[in-house]
Amino acid sequence: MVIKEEILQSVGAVTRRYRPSEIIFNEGDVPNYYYQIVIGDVKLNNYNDEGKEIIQTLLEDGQSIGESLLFMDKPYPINAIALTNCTILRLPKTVFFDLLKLYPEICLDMNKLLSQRLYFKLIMAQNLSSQNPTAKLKVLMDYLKSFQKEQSPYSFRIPLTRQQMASLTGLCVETAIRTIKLMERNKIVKIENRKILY
DNA sequence: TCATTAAAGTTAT
DNA sequence: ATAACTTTAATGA
Repeated sequence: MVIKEEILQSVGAVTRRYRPSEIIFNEGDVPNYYYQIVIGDVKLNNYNDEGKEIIQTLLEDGQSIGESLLFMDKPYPINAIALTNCTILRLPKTVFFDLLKLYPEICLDMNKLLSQRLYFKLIMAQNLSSQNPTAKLKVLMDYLKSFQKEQSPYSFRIPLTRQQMASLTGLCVETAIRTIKLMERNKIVKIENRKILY
């Protein structure tokens, strides 16, 4: 969790609920709030030239949404959409900055978070250009698995649909599916009733 | 080699 | 029931 919920609530953060596929903010909106997920999954996406969805990031419980834009004077370059039922805390930008000034620790945590976002982007950028599908999917899965305690083979059930994996790596679903099958044959992953174990 | 299209089966809501 | 996801196959860049 980025900022303790009690702190957010004590300075007036408002709890909002979202249904699956409900929009939290849109590309082009002006960032006026700090958002933090209490419960639920959120995706940040946009759409390329003609229609294909590109998922930029998937976020879950405790993470903040689009926080990097609060530090700049630019509209959001992405949409934020709830994937599940979400409970989200929302705090006006000005109060968010007051918090940063008041608590050095929150400031530090925010730096850590931004660094982590940047790291993910660096890894994925390298991934998007060049590389074969197997390598792309492997980089994604390695990243996801890196947060797990258990590191033994096939211990990690990928919490994404093939659709989402494709949208994160710039592949089409069919290629993602074929590649995952290939990886199964090569003992890189196991598949148990459609779930990918890595 | 991978994307695209189409068609059909499966799962989730 | 309907939408979303998964899978296979054919075709084209």
